[in-house]
Amino acid sequence: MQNRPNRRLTPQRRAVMRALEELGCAQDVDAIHARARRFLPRIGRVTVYRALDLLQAEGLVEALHLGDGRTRYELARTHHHHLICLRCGRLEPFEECNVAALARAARTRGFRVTGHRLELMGYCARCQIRKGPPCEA
Amino acid sequence: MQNRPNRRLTPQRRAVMRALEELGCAQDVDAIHARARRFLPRIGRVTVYRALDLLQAEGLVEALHLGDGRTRYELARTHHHHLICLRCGRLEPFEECNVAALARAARTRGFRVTGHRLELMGYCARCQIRKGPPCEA
DNA sequence: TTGAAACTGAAACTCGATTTCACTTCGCCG
DNA sequence: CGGCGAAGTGAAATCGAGTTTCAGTTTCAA
Repeated sequence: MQNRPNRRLTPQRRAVMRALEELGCAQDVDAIHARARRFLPRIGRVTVYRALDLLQAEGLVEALHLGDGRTRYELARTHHHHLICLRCGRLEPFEECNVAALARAARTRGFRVTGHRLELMGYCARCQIRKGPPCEA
Repeated sequence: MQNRPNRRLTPQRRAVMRALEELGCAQDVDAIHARARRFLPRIGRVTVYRALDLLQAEGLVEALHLGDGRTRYELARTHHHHLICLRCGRLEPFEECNVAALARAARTRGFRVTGHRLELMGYCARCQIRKGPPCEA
Protein backbone atom coordinates (compact mmCIF):
# COMPACT_ATOMS: atom_id res chain seq x y z
CA MET A 1 0.00 0.00 0.00
CA GLN A 2 2.35 2.72 -1.23
CA ASN A 3 1.59 6.11 -2.67
CA ARG A 4 -0.08 5.15 -5.87
CA PRO A 5 -3.46 6.08 -7.23
CA ASN A 6 -6.41 4.90 -5.15
CA ARG A 7 -4.21 3.46 -2.45
CA ARG A 8 -3.24 6.31 -0.20
CA LEU A 9 -1.45 5.44 2.99
CA THR A 10 -3.70 7.55 5.21
CA PRO A 11 -3.35 7.91 8.97
CA GLN A 12 -6.43 5.70 9.33
CA ARG A 13 -4.92 2.86 7.34
CA ARG A 14 -1.65 3.27 9.18
CA ALA A 15 -3.55 2.99 12.46
CA VAL A 16 -5.24 -0.23 11.36
CA MET A 17 -1.90 -1.70 10.30
CA ARG A 18 -0.35 -0.77 13.62
CA ALA A 19 -3.30 -2.27 15.50
CA LEU A 20 -2.91 -5.52 13.57
CA GLU A 21 0.82 -5.61 14.30
CA GLU A 22 0.28 -5.14 18.00
CA LEU A 23 -2.64 -7.52 18.36
CA GLY A 24 -1.15 -10.53 16.59
CA CYS A 25 -3.17 -13.59 15.70
CA ALA A 26 -6.72 -13.43 14.35
CA GLN A 27 -8.58 -10.55 15.98
CA ASP A 28 -12.13 -9.44 15.30
CA VAL A 29 -13.06 -6.01 13.97
CA ASP A 30 -14.12 -4.65 17.35
CA ALA A 31 -10.74 -5.47 18.86
CA ILE A 32 -8.91 -3.95 15.89
CA HIS A 33 -11.10 -0.86 16.00
CA ALA A 34 -10.58 -0.42 19.73
CA ARG A 35 -6.81 -0.73 19.35
CA ALA A 36 -6.72 1.63 16.36
CA ARG A 37 -8.58 4.22 18.42
CA ARG A 38 -5.62 4.41 20.76
CA PHE A 39 -3.65 5.97 17.94
CA LEU A 40 -6.48 7.76 16.20
CA PRO A 41 -9.38 8.27 18.59
CA ARG A 42 -11.82 9.50 15.97
CA ILE A 43 -11.41 6.63 13.50
CA GLY A 44 -14.76 5.03 12.68
CA ARG A 45 -15.75 1.41 12.43
CA VAL A 46 -16.63 1.76 8.76
CA THR A 47 -13.16 3.02 7.96
CA VAL A 48 -11.66 0.03 9.74
CA TYR A 49 -13.80 -2.30 7.63
CA ARG A 50 -12.74 -0.51 4.48
CA ALA A 51 -9.07 -0.51 5.44
CA LEU A 52 -9.22 -4.24 6.15
CA ASP A 53 -10.84 -4.91 2.76
CA LEU A 54 -8.14 -2.88 1.09
CA LEU A 55 -5.29 -4.51 2.97
CA GLN A 56 -6.76 -7.89 2.14
CA ALA A 57 -6.89 -7.01 -1.55
CA GLU A 58 -3.24 -5.96 -1.31
CA GLY A 59 -2.41 -9.31 0.22
CA LEU A 60 -1.16 -7.79 3.47
CA VAL A 61 -4.01 -9.13 5.58
CA GLU A 62 -5.88 -12.42 5.72
CA ALA A 63 -9.44 -13.07 6.86
CA LEU A 64 -10.60 -16.03 8.94
CA HIS A 65 -14.14 -17.32 9.26
CA LEU A 66 -14.51 -19.57 12.25
CA GLY A 67 -18.27 -19.66 12.38
CA ASP A 68 -18.92 -17.49 15.42
CA GLY A 69 -20.47 -14.82 13.23
CA ARG A 70 -17.47 -12.53 13.29
CA THR A 71 -14.71 -12.28 10.72
CA ARG A 72 -11.21 -12.26 12.16
CA TYR A 73 -8.20 -10.63 10.55
CA GLU A 74 -4.46 -11.01 10.90
CA LEU A 75 -1.34 -9.83 9.10
CA ALA A 76 -0.34 -12.16 6.29
CA ARG A 77 3.01 -13.17 7.72
CA THR A 78 4.63 -16.50 7.06
CA HIS A 79 2.34 -19.32 6.02
CA HIS A 80 0.64 -20.81 9.05
CA HIS A 81 -2.57 -22.39 10.29
CA HIS A 82 -4.38 -22.45 13.63
CA LEU A 83 -4.94 -24.55 16.69
CA ILE A 84 -8.35 -23.63 18.06
CA CYS A 85 -9.20 -24.45 21.66
CA LEU A 86 -12.82 -25.57 21.93
CA ARG A 87 -13.01 -24.61 25.59
CA CYS A 88 -11.39 -21.17 25.94
CA GLY A 89 -11.54 -20.21 22.27
CA ARG A 90 -7.88 -19.27 22.13
CA LEU A 91 -6.11 -19.38 18.77
CA GLU A 92 -2.51 -20.45 18.44
CA PRO A 93 -0.57 -20.21 15.21
CA PHE A 94 0.64 -23.57 13.90
CA GLU A 95 3.41 -23.68 11.32
CA GLU A 96 3.55 -27.33 10.31
CA CYS A 97 1.82 -28.05 7.03
CA ASN A 98 2.16 -30.83 4.49
CA VAL A 99 -0.68 -30.15 2.10
CA ALA A 100 1.61 -30.42 -0.91
CA ALA A 101 0.76 -34.11 -1.17
CA LEU A 102 -2.94 -33.31 -0.97
CA ALA A 103 -2.63 -30.64 -3.64
CA ARG A 104 -1.00 -33.24 -5.85
CA ALA A 105 -3.90 -35.62 -5.25
CA ALA A 106 -6.38 -32.90 -6.20
CA ARG A 107 -4.32 -32.21 -9.32
CA THR A 108 -4.91 -35.75 -10.53
CA ARG A 109 -8.61 -34.99 -10.47
CA GLY A 110 -8.20 -31.92 -12.64
CA PHE A 111 -8.41 -29.42 -9.81
CA ARG A 112 -5.67 -26.80 -9.62
CA VAL A 113 -5.01 -25.81 -5.99
CA THR A 114 -3.91 -22.22 -5.38
CA GLY A 115 -4.52 -21.92 -1.66
CA HIS A 116 -5.79 -23.75 1.37
CA ARG A 117 -7.01 -23.40 4.89
CA LEU A 118 -6.39 -25.80 7.75
CA GLU A 119 -7.70 -25.63 11.28
CA LEU A 120 -7.10 -28.11 14.06
CA MET A 121 -9.69 -28.11 16.82
CA GLY A 122 -9.14 -29.50 20.28
CA TYR A 123 -7.95 -28.47 23.73
CA CYS A 124 -5.00 -26.29 24.60
CA ALA A 125 -2.48 -27.25 27.27
CA ARG A 126 -4.07 -25.04 29.92
CA CYS A 127 -7.59 -26.28 29.30
CA GLN A 128 -6.55 -29.91 29.53
CA ILE A 129 -5.29 -29.35 33.06
CA ARG A 130 -7.67 -26.82 34.57
CA LYS A 131 -11.20 -28.10 34.93
CA GLY A 132 -12.50 -24.76 36.14
CA PRO A 133 -13.89 -21.97 33.99
CA PRO A 134 -12.24 -21.37 30.59
CA CYS A 135 -9.08 -19.28 30.80
CA GLU A 136 -10.01 -16.76 28.11
CA ALA A 137 -7.11 -15.61 25.99
CA MET B 1 -32.60 -38.82 16.18
CA GLN B 2 -34.75 -41.67 17.42
CA ASN B 3 -37.82 -41.65 19.62
CA ARG B 4 -36.32 -40.52 22.86
CA PRO B 5 -37.16 -37.57 25.07
CA ASN B 6 -36.68 -34.17 23.46
CA ARG B 7 -35.72 -35.66 20.14
CA ARG B 8 -38.90 -36.42 18.30
CA LEU B 9 -38.62 -37.42 14.69
CA THR B 10 -41.25 -35.01 13.45
CA PRO B 11 -42.33 -34.61 9.83
CA GLN B 12 -40.43 -31.31 9.77
CA ARG B 13 -37.16 -32.88 10.82
CA ARG B 14 -37.73 -35.77 8.44
CA ALA B 15 -38.22 -33.22 5.63
CA VAL B 16 -34.95 -31.47 6.49
CA MET B 17 -33.11 -34.79 6.52
CA ARG B 18 -34.59 -35.74 3.16
CA ALA B 19 -33.67 -32.34 1.73
CA LEU B 20 -30.08 -32.79 2.89
CA GLU B 21 -29.94 -36.28 1.38
CA GLU B 22 -31.15 -35.05 -1.98
CA LEU B 23 -29.05 -31.90 -2.12
CA GLY B 24 -25.69 -33.43 -1.28
CA CYS B 25 -22.62 -31.37 -0.51
CA ALA B 26 -22.70 -28.16 1.55
CA GLN B 27 -25.94 -26.30 0.91
CA ASP B 28 -27.10 -23.08 2.54
CA VAL B 29 -30.24 -22.77 4.64
CA ASP B 30 -32.30 -21.18 1.87
CA ALA B 31 -31.61 -24.10 -0.46
CA ILE B 32 -32.41 -26.61 2.27
CA HIS B 33 -35.58 -24.76 3.19
CA ALA B 34 -36.73 -24.56 -0.43
CA ARG B 35 -36.14 -28.27 -0.93
CA ALA B 36 -37.84 -29.20 2.35
CA ARG B 37 -40.88 -27.22 1.24
CA ARG B 38 -41.36 -29.65 -1.62
CA PHE B 39 -42.22 -32.30 0.94
CA LEU B 40 -43.80 -30.06 3.54
CA PRO B 41 -44.92 -26.79 2.00
CA ARG B 42 -45.76 -25.06 5.26
CA ILE B 43 -42.44 -25.67 7.03
CA GLY B 44 -40.89 -22.42 8.25
CA ARG B 45 -37.35 -21.15 8.08
CA VAL B 46 -37.03 -21.11 11.85
CA THR B 47 -37.90 -24.77 12.07
CA VAL B 48 -35.25 -25.57 9.50
CA TYR B 49 -32.66 -23.69 11.56
CA ARG B 50 -33.74 -25.55 14.67
CA ALA B 51 -33.73 -28.92 12.94
CA LEU B 52 -30.22 -28.27 11.62
CA ASP B 53 -28.98 -27.30 15.10
CA LEU B 54 -30.48 -30.46 16.49
CA LEU B 55 -29.10 -32.71 13.76
CA GLN B 56 -25.71 -31.12 14.26
CA ALA B 57 -25.85 -31.79 18.01
CA GLU B 58 -26.73 -35.40 17.18
CA GLY B 59 -23.70 -35.59 14.92
CA LEU B 60 -25.78 -36.32 11.82
CA VAL B 61 -25.04 -33.00 10.16
CA GLU B 62 -21.95 -30.82 9.83
CA ALA B 63 -21.73 -27.06 9.37
CA LEU B 64 -19.30 -25.25 7.11
CA HIS B 65 -18.29 -21.60 7.28
CA LEU B 66 -16.72 -20.48 4.06
CA GLY B 67 -16.84 -16.76 4.66
CA ASP B 68 -19.64 -15.74 2.32
CA GLY B 69 -21.84 -14.91 5.30
CA ARG B 70 -23.96 -18.01 5.05
CA THR B 71 -23.52 -21.25 6.95
CA ARG B 72 -23.64 -24.35 4.83
CA TYR B 73 -24.77 -27.77 6.01
CA GLU B 74 -24.26 -31.31 4.82
CA LEU B 75 -24.90 -34.82 6.08
CA ALA B 76 -22.01 -36.14 8.16
CA ARG B 77 -21.09 -39.02 5.92
CA THR B 78 -17.59 -40.41 5.67
CA HIS B 79 -14.79 -38.09 6.67
CA HIS B 80 -14.00 -35.70 3.85
CA HIS B 81 -12.90 -32.17 3.02
CA HIS B 82 -13.60 -29.79 0.15
CA LEU B 83 -12.18 -28.47 -3.06
CA ILE B 84 -13.56 -24.96 -3.54
CA CYS B 85 -13.49 -23.39 -6.99
CA LEU B 86 -12.69 -19.69 -6.75
CA ARG B 87 -14.34 -18.94 -10.06
CA CYS B 88 -17.68 -20.79 -10.11
CA GLY B 89 -17.91 -21.42 -6.37
CA ARG B 90 -18.58 -25.11 -6.79
CA LEU B 91 -17.71 -27.44 -3.92
CA GLU B 92 -16.36 -30.92 -4.52
CA PRO B 93 -15.86 -33.43 -1.72
CA PHE B 94 -12.24 -34.52 -1.30
CA GLU B 95 -11.46 -37.70 0.59
CA GLU B 96 -7.69 -37.66 0.90
CA CYS B 97 -6.46 -36.52 4.28
CA ASN B 98 -3.23 -37.05 6.20
CA VAL B 99 -3.60 -34.75 9.18
CA ALA B 100 -2.57 -37.50 11.59
CA ALA B 101 1.03 -36.33 11.33
CA LEU B 102 -0.03 -32.76 12.00
CA ALA B 103 -2.09 -33.80 15.01
CA ARG B 104 1.00 -35.53 16.34
CA ALA B 105 3.02 -32.34 15.89
CA ALA B 106 0.39 -30.36 17.78
CA ARG B 107 0.46 -32.97 20.52
CA THR B 108 4.14 -32.27 21.16
CA ARG B 109 3.13 -28.71 21.94
CA GLY B 110 0.60 -29.80 24.52
CA PHE B 111 -2.43 -29.34 22.30
CA ARG B 112 -4.85 -32.26 22.05
CA VAL B 113 -6.50 -32.37 18.62
CA THR B 114 -10.06 -33.68 18.48
CA GLY B 115 -11.12 -32.47 15.06
CA HIS B 116 -10.02 -30.52 12.04
CA ARG B 117 -11.15 -28.73 8.94
CA LEU B 118 -9.32 -28.56 5.64
CA GLU B 119 -10.26 -26.66 2.52
CA LEU B 120 -8.34 -26.48 -0.72
CA MET B 121 -9.03 -23.45 -2.88
CA GLY B 122 -8.28 -23.21 -6.58
CA TYR B 123 -9.90 -23.84 -9.94
CA CYS B 124 -12.02 -26.80 -10.97
CA ALA B 125 -11.43 -28.66 -14.22
CA ARG B 126 -14.19 -26.86 -16.07
CA CYS B 127 -13.09 -23.40 -14.98
CA GLN B 128 -9.50 -24.01 -16.07
CA ILE B 129 -10.69 -24.63 -19.62
CA ARG B 130 -13.59 -22.27 -20.13
CA LYS B 131 -12.59 -18.63 -19.98
CA GLY B 132 -16.16 -17.44 -20.31
CA PRO B 133 -18.57 -16.71 -17.47
CA PRO B 134 -18.43 -19.02 -14.44
CA CYS B 135 -20.32 -22.26 -14.90
CA GLU B 136 -22.33 -22.08 -11.69
CA ALA B 137 -22.85 -25.41 -10.01
C1' DT C 1 -58.05 -38.21 30.07
C1' DT C 2 -55.22 -34.83 31.12
C1' DG C 3 -51.20 -32.21 32.11
C1' DA C 4 -46.42 -31.26 31.24
C1' DA C 5 -42.90 -31.13 28.00
C1' DA C 6 -41.66 -30.84 23.28
C1' DC C 7 -42.52 -28.70 19.03
C1' DT C 8 -43.98 -25.25 15.51
C1' DG C 9 -43.94 -20.92 12.93
C1' DA C 10 -44.95 -15.87 12.41
C1' DA C 11 -43.22 -11.77 14.02
C1' DA C 12 -39.99 -9.18 16.33
C1' DC C 13 -35.44 -8.68 17.25
C1' DT C 14 -30.08 -8.90 17.26
C1' DC C 15 -25.91 -7.66 15.50
C1' DG C 16 -22.01 -7.97 12.14
C1' DA C 17 -21.36 -6.01 7.95
C1' DT C 18 -22.53 -2.92 3.91
C1' DT C 19 -24.36 1.13 1.63
C1' DT C 20 -25.42 5.99 1.33
C1' DC C 21 -24.30 10.59 1.42
C1' DA C 22 -22.52 14.96 2.82
C1' DC C 23 -18.19 16.40 3.65
C1' DT C 24 -12.89 16.65 3.72
C1' DT C 25 -8.36 15.72 1.89
C1' DC C 26 -5.07 14.91 -1.66
C1' DG C 27 -2.87 15.13 -6.23
C1' DC C 28 -2.35 17.49 -10.24
C1' DC C 29 -2.83 20.56 -14.15
C1' DG C 30 -2.99 25.27 -15.53
C1' DC D 1 -1.44 30.23 -5.94
C1' DG D 2 -6.39 28.37 -7.61
C1' DG D 3 -9.36 25.12 -8.15
C1' DC D 4 -11.18 20.76 -9.97
C1' DG D 5 -11.84 15.83 -9.71
C1' DA D 6 -10.72 11.54 -7.56
C1' DA D 7 -10.03 9.32 -3.28
C1' DG D 8 -11.06 8.99 1.48
C1' DT D 9 -13.83 9.58 5.78
C1' DG D 10 -17.49 8.68 9.13
C1' DA D 11 -22.33 9.07 10.93
C1' DA D 12 -26.58 7.26 9.89
C1' DA D 13 -29.40 4.28 7.55
C1' DT D 14 -29.85 -0.13 5.78
C1' DC D 15 -29.23 -5.11 4.95
C1' DG D 16 -29.59 -9.85 6.02
C1' DA D 17 -28.37 -14.21 8.32
C1' DG D 18 -29.50 -16.01 12.37
C1' DT D 19 -31.95 -15.96 17.09
C1' DT D 20 -35.57 -15.10 20.40
C1' DT D 21 -40.31 -14.67 21.76
C1' DC D 22 -44.71 -16.25 22.30
C1' DA D 23 -49.18 -18.08 21.46
C1' DG D 24 -50.87 -22.08 19.92
C1' DT D 25 -50.40 -27.38 18.67
C1' DT D 26 -48.80 -32.08 19.18
C1' DT D 27 -47.00 -35.94 21.71
C1' DC D 28 -46.44 -38.97 25.44
C1' DA D 29 -46.78 -40.94 29.83
C1' DA D 30 -49.15 -41.42 34.03
